[in-house]
Amino acid sequence: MKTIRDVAKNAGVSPATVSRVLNNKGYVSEEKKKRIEKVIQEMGFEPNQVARGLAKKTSNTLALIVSDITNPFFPELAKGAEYIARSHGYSLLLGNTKGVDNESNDYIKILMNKYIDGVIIATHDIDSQLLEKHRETPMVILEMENEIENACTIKVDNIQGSVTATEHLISVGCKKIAHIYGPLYDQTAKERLKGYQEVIRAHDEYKELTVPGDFTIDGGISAVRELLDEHPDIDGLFAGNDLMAVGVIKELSRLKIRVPEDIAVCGFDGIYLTKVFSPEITTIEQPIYEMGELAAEKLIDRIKNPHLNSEHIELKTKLVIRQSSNRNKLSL
Amino acid sequence: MKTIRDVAKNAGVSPATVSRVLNNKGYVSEEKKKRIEKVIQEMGFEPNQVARGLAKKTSNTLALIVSDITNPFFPELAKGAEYIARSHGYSLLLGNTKGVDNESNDYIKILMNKYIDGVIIATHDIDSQLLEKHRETPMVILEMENEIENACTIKVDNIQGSVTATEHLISVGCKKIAHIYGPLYDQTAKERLKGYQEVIRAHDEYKELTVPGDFTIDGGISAVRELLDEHPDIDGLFAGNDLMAVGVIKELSRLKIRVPEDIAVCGFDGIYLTKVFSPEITTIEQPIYEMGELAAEKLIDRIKNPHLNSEHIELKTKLVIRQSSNRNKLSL
DNA sequence: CTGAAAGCGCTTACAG
DNA sequence: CTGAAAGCGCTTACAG
Repeated sequence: MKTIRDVAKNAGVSPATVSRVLNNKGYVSEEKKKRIEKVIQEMGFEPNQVARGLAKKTSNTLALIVSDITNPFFPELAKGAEYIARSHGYSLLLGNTKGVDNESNDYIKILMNKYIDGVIIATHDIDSQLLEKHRETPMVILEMENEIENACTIKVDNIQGSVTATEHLISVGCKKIAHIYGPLYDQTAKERLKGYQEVIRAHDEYKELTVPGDFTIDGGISAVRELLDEHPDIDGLFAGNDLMAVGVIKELSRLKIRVPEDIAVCGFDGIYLTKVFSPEITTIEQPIYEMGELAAEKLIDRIKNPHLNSEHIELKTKLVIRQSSNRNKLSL
Repeated sequence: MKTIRDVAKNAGVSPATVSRVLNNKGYVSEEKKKRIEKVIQEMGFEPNQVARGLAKKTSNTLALIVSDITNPFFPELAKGAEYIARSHGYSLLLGNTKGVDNESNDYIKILMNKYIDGVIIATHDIDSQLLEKHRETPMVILEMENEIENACTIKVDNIQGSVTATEHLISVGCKKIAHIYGPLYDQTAKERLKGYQEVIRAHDEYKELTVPGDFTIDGGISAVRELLDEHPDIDGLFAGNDLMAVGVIKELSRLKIRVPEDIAVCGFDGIYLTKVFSPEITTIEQPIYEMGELAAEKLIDRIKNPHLNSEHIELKTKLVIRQSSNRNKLSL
């Protein structure tokens, strides 16, 4: 490996001067600057990031902590974040918290010892005390309004999205609309439930029909069974997330209940699967890839300017109508 | 941050001695060792990985280069690799090559400058000259038999898998079996095509019916259209990968062609989607998660012992029969 | 504008 | 068995 000394020697200057042009910092005469840049070019010199890291307490790497990269929501997020990170000269470290025996506690410690410059947290199973403890680390937190100081929070307007979903089912002619909500310790689940309730309560002719789910496909399957036991006559179903919507539709198809003719279904999230599934699934789309990009951008802002205040960003969702609720030809 | 000096001071020894117990290397008297360990405990000292990295030319991090983490094959792989990496004290860096303007060239350079200890390559769009150039770096390469010296290669027996798939369709009563193959610069695509051909050629009553695809869902859709134009009477379809199988089934359902009654379909890969899709898709399952684990294990072996020879590992596939080919009740 | 020197926090021959 | 010293490759006051 070539070092900054080699460059200095070849250019007839000191390492300090080379460092100055590398970092574009401090004064260097135009002439030497040109010369040094030329030598760097010729030698194909690349500064050693580890040495630089040690000197600057920096690593030029970001971490993305997700609960489970296997959940289709996260790859898209990761892709957006990795893209931006790389464009700015950062690398992206990936961490899965799910199924980790050692507490995720260790996780952040590891990151600290590596001088990770900042972390994007996209999992709910993280101890907020822990986050509190690492308040000096630049962070952006996804889908979780948190009271962490100094952090940036990015989420979607779940209530609005869920209002839109419910109203959509009404507009499509559904008379008995049920909702499968996610685990209530999850803030998004709570908000989505709330949006559904708001709409239903605003309409006298509709009744609240809710049943709990766990945000998984299997959870969707059991929830819809439970629902049909009690209310075999529902004709609209708003699932708290897309994964459950998939489970719902699978189970309905097994039961020979037609979607959307007998029951119209709408999910939430806008994961890839909804586009791909058959029937294609109506959903409230979050800008997942963009959230990944935005998270990385905001994180990098915070790294460059550590004194930024807390910031809470709320993004818009978008109703995407697909086959699973497309009853246009049926509604009166 | 506490440093090794602080520990040394508190334990009344030199930093060198602390380092020896930290690395479990060189002689340290039992008594001092105990004492030092106690102090480390009490102080909650954790060695700074960057400083260690600089001294040892090591980073305790692995990189996983995929073409597109959004392709459902990769998250599963990544999860397995990350799990093993972490268990051994390594972190996992993620890189997507797809849609990268700067050549993936840069990618490896970056890794080198960070003292990345080893890399798992799970993409085909990587320059083999480039790999050649970095022959000193421990590498494991997935799904691509490569002539890189010193590397470990992990793949699946595609030919055998594809023989199994084709024979399965025969056993289920199909008389006209077509195959959609992937892009032939991709070794897996070539091998899978070959397996299909072997079986068909061994049976006089069957005819080879193939059409090219591109390993994407949309590719599956167009391929099946093309196929049906020319051969409307096919009753079995082996898609070169699961993503194309999904496209095929979507399109067939749109055309009101029943799966498996009219056409039985089998994919290849065993991605999560096949279990989730409706109808569930018969596939030749690769042990994806395990391949991720194995890749990380082998890589770590190579890091610890840089003089290991090339190694080519071939894993078995498994036929998983699901609804899309389940004609048991129909076959004579 | 530029260089010598000290420092980032650890590791590792080397001498004892 | 142990410590002082040099080194990993860069950065950054400091003095000039």
